[in-house]
Amino acid sequence: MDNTFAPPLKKSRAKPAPARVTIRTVAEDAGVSVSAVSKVLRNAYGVSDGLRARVMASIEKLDYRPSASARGMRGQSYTLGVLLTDIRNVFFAEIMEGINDTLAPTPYQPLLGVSQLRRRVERSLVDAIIDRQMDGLILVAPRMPLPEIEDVAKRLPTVVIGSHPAGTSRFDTVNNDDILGGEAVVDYLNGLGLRRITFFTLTEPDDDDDENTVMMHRERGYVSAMTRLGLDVNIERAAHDTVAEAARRLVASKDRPEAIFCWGDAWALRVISAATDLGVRIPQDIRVVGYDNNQYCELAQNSLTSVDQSGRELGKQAARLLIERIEGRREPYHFTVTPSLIVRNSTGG
Amino acid sequence: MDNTFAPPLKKSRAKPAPARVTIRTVAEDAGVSVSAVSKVLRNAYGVSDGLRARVMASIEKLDYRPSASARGMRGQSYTLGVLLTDIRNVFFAEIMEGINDTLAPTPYQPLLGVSQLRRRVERSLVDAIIDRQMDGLILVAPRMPLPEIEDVAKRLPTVVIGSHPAGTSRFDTVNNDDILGGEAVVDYLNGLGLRRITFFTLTEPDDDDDENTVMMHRERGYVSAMTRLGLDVNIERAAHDTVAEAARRLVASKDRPEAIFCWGDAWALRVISAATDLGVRIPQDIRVVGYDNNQYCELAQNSLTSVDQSGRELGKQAARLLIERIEGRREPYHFTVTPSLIVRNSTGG
DNA sequence: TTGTACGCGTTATCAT
DNA sequence: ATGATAACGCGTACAA
Repeated sequence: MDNTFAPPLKKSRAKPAPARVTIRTVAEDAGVSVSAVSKVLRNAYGVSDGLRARVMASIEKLDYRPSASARGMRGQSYTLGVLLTDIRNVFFAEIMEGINDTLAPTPYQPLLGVSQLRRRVERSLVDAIIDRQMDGLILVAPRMPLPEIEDVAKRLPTVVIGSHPAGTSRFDTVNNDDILGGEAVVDYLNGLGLRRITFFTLTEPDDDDDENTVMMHRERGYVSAMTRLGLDVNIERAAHDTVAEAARRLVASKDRPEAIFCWGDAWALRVISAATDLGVRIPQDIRVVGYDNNQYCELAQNSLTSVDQSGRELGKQAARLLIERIEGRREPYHFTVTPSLIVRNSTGG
Repeated sequence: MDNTFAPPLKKSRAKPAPARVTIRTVAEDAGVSVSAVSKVLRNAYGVSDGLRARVMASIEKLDYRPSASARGMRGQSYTLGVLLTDIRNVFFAEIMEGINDTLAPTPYQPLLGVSQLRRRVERSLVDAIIDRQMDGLILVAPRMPLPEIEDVAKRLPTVVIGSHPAGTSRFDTVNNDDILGGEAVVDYLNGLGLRRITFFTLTEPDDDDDENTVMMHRERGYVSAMTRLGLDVNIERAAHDTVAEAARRLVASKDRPEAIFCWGDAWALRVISAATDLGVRIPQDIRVVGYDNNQYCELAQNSLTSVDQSGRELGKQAARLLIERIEGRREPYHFTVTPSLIVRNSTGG
């Protein structure tokens, strides 16, 4: 549904009218003009030290805070939208921490919207962010088609994390090299003498042959390495709500693969669960590899070999690029980190 | 740092001035007055069907969207702040989903701030939310002292999830009965014939003898049941960044307890990790219990017995209560769900 | 260096 | 039923 428009309020909130402290209150208290206060607030030129001191004192004393709404109307709102598509994915938490790190010493406040993997929600969230005059937007692993992202980027500075849109120039991207990561996993497993390696990934919705997702790039890396090594490509797909069953089937099957390379850690943990449940030993009977190296990989009961990409670093870079864009940069920048394989017991490491 | 005030922009963003569609544009296009459009937007009284239809058509045609900033200046911003203290805690993701569920068919948009367990950040986030004229606030497991929360609640409608402030009346709360949950765990373990049960929880900062946290209530439940059963109380404390070591020490110790009851699932998973690593068998050598019943509990490698409280339900109720408050309710409401123990293999279940 | 006045997009009051 | 208009708090020309 469209949340844009408002129903009437049954009862209007009681307003005790506590005489809000505005820029005017401060000006009067400090005995100066409003514009003087405004200048102090924005570190603009043309304010004497004495004046500045007086104003600051009044601000402190009155506990004045500028209204973001009013600011938003005139120009910047000092708010940045972050669109998280899947808050259950703990890897995204690290990204968020990186964003917070970079933004902490700036006047920009990041605010999150959560779309729960729902395309419709994703779109309406972007609208909500635009409606709120936010100064910029960070998209984390968006499911929106490229043209739509470009539309959005036309309206406000945008940085995308975790998507590989080919040849776009309207926004910045921050990624790890998912193709390289996919290849690295296959090469490593093959180095262990393994040949029957299955890639376990997400089924895309029919209407969505999206080549830009990280899943797809990891898959491409897998396919490319397997092909190069002369091995048979084997890809197993499942939807989000059927991962457990699919993992079980995969592990229990007669011609069980020697190794399962999962598009992400969450899926790998499900595979470990299925194996544990069925009494299939890891790594003796089957090896499991994940991607993202999230916080659960190192728990001994998982001890999951995974591809590390520093989420924190991705978040930091995204925030940095976004601020650059807000401050006027127009040329696109695409930041890439090189992933590294972290070997643990799930592959005998 | 205080992020309230702004530094000057090095370069001002180029403004191609794409002639923004405002309420006025719509009014002109539809051939009516601005107030007419406004009324249509707010479903206010005094609009004929014909006028409404014309206005709606224009809105559609022009793809008009109201400016949240402008709305915020006059009254409601239709934005609700959600303050998450720990985005790594996957249980909170469920709460968020519940909030989204309830809010989806309303015009209110939830936006998250993440404080990463840092008190200072928590406070400045609340300020940021107030500055942005948000209509309401949901605090999830806040670390702020009660008086501060009450201060905040004076400024905007507030609902708190996951905290048990005694005898407060300025805001609503939504919780499960943590004391009951704590007792239930002890009773269950004792019913298994166990007597040496340790509670593994968070060290509070010195200045923070906060009786309101969920940890503390779970602890009280533990203590009360242990005492009632005539068993020795044994509490182990650790800080967030030393959980792994503490868990290891606990599991490796000579007088290892028969069972470890952890304040939350994340800690229980660490205990399982330590046990796995040290070759201590679960549940034969030691039993482990968590709290929250998060999504990782049911993975076979964890198979963690845990206390279930539906995060989704908590989120739904919180959102519902908040809207009621925004619409005028003044009497406080305290919602409580009864937790239930989910028995799994970590206790031999 | 300081002050005045206007506009940003919306809501709400008051006429018509 | 409809429309004119005064706020809301801030930024910014422009005037002093």
